[in-house]
Amino acid sequence: MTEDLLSKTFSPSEIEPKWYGFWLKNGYFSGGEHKTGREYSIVIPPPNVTGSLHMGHALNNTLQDILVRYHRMNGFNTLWMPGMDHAGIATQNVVERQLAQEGLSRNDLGRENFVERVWEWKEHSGGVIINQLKRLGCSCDWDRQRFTMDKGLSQAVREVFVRLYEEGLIYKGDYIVNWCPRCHTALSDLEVEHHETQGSLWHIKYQIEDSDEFLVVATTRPETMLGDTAVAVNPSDPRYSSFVGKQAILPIVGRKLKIIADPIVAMDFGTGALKVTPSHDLTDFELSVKHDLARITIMDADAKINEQGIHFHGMDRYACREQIVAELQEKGFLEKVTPYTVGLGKCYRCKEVVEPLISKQWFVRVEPLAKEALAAVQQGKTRIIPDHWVKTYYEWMNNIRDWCISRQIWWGHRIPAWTCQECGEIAVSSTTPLRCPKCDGINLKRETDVLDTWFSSALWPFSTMGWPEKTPLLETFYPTSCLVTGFDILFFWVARMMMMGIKFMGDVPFKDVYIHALVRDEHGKKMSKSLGNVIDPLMVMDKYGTDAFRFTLAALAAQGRDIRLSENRIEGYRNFVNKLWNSARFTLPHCRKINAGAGLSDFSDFSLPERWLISRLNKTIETVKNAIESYSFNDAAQALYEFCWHEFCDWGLEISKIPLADKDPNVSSRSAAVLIHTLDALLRLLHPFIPFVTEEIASKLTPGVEPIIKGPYPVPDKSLIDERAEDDMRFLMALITSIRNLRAEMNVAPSRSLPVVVACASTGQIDLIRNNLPMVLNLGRISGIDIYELTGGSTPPSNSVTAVVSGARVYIPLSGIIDPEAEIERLNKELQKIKAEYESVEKKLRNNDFISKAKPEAIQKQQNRKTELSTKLSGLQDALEKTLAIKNS
RNA sequence: GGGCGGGUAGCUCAGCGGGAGAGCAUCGGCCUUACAAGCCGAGGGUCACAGGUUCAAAUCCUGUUCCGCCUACCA
Repeated sequence: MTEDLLSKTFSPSEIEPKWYGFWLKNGYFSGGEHKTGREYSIVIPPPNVTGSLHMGHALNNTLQDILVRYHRMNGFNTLWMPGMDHAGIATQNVVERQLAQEGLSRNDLGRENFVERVWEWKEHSGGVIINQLKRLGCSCDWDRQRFTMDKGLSQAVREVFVRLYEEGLIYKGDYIVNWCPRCHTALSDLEVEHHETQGSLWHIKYQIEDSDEFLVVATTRPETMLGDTAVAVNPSDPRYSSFVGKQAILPIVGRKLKIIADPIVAMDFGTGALKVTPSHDLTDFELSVKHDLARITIMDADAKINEQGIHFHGMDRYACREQIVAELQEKGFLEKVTPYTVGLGKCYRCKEVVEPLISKQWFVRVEPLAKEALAAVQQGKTRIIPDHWVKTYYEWMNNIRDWCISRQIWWGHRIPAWTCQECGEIAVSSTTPLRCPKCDGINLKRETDVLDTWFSSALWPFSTMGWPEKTPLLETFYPTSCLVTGFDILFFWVARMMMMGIKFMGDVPFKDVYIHALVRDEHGKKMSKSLGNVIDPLMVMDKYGTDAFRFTLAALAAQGRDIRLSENRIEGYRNFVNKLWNSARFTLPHCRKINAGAGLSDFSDFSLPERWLISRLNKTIETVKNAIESYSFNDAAQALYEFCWHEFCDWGLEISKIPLADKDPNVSSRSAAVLIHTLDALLRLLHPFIPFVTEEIASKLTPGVEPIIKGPYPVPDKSLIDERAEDDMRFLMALITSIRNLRAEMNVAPSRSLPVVVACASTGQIDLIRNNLPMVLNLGRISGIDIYELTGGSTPPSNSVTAVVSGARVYIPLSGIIDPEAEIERLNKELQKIKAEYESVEKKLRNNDFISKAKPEAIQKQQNRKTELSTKLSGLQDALEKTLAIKNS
């Protein structure tokens, strides 16, 4: 056989690149462009061009690859569309940092040169993650790889923008937005992270005009008082009702502020009086709309106080706060300061504290789009799995706010809008307009803002397939079958793809959305409980192999739970891969026993263990199929682990050693055929999870046959499920286990072969043992077995240890070896356990309510248990009495 | 403030109405010619707490408590 399979341990690094290259070269990853009626497609959640593989990616893409390989093997025309997004802010930050090292800013370069520079960066350093995904074994259709800044995708972005604008679903307006003073751009609500921070609540006295009375307001941001234009109280607050309509005087500044009443003001918070700063607070902005209040902006784009800020002009917002508090104090306007925890909004990219600021921005009016996206899920056009996310999705869709899509950066899709310098008309067009559509002027100035990266990501499921062209690819693969993603981008991405897909394709972008857990790690977040250390997927793959890593992720991917990855676990699955490898080392040499291509159907009269193994295999196939199709990756992995190790290897292979050595070629080749059939099926079942090692083994097992990546995937055959064989094997296995158990308990070395006596409860048991004698002898490591029927009147051997299995009594004569004292103790312990169990069953069956109300199957089960336990009990009792007699003799 | 998820063996986690499970760790015995990354055995849990529903609850309901996450205009 093949020499390279002789190595005792599996070496992943030698075969992984070989097979990946082979698959790639032969084009197995590409989807066909003509519809077959059995299509399966997935679009990858595009990683950032700046990104590198972390555990989240590894999990996400492993699961996708499992689905894709599974369906491909099942004969589906399969497409896994890969690509990256341009990550506007993140990428710009990376390149700006580079420039800073050269002592340059982006403004030194100018827009065009800067963008050029970003492209250069992208070509040389961007997208390292793509090779890492290949390393992970991802079977993406790489020839179709897309990038959100591609020509085609950019065209799609323009087209969508123009159409939404023409329908009035995109508008430009002055509005308060989240402004990052460091990135110098607006952020959408979703891009702001809230962190609890210790702050203070300053109570400031605002004097009522023409009186000695004061209205005390409480604020966490005293510096914003420079922009106050009103004070608000709750209309039903008796403390302040007399003030409503009057004027308050803004301390230090001296401006007169209208005192208004609005129910939004919480009476029980702070003093119940709210200072209103429309230009620097979202709620206040909304109040200003409602009550027609003036808006005074007091900060610039750097969050420094502007010329509206009297003598604070030019100060940083925090310096200003200190100064203003000091001045209030000094002048007697500060009533008190109390400690207070505030939820500070920070930029998700750079963690700078976000400043609410009024500016001209572009927005998508999402409500009409959201309605459709909501309905699609309600109507079941798209399923969200696990379904508890449905509620979250509804919640968000129902409370959705307009989406700020303009960003004041240079890297991204520049908004296709031009303002006429003559008449002020705004022209929005997918092609560059030469003249103003209104006044025909030629002096048009293009919008400088670019679009939120998520705007282009929202189009991903169809823009990657060639939209707005009507391509065969779209025709074949849209809507996609499934989207696999983490819940952290449910709103950012999934919801928006739903809206855009329905709007522009007239159909949902995916039939299923599978939302997986998060792997704890990343920004120092605890991953292992003890240390806050991050496990690098690449390190894991180097150390344990890609297959072991993938299998670990799949095995841990239980629905609705976060994954906490431990290296121990990976090591365990590395051992599993090795176990599989070694089972192949055992099986392979037997290939030559059977004719090439011989299958199970070429044999008949299978032995009991053979029928058992095939039956178990088919049940496993069924389990795995159901598990994968319901996204229960962990169940599939577990079933495969269990079958492979504890049934195929522990029993199947061990038992086969006897028939394989049989002189009768019929017997040995039949046994070999069963093993090879099982191993082949197992490799195919496992291939989506551990593609490399399975392909390697399969190539040796059935050389010349098509690589297993092409399938077929095993299908369960109900006719091969043999319950009788499983029952019979269960008895024999229990018998063997009990023999092993007895000898271990008695500390008998495995090398010492012993005789055994079995008193069977039925002739059926006798036959079973007789017919499978070599197996029992071999696996039980016994020299001989004396079998008779329990009711036959034979006396059991004296001086023996005893166990009871399905009514059969197993004796191992150990004269001179056993210590009656120890055996009595052992039997007593066992008796205790069984007795307790028996009593609980007995109690249940004595309960009339149980008998009358429980399901018949449940009652039957308990009755079976009772008889089982009672025979075991009496067997043990007998043994105990005998041993006691020996002791006393 | 609202919502969601979780507290099961020493550790990491499955199970989610009818006999408490896995991997790792621990203990004992084995170089049994595929595998010591292995083989054969063993020990270990009032399933967070308190009530309730049910013939039956780790599993369903209610409350308490402790963690984690998401969300929100209480300044």
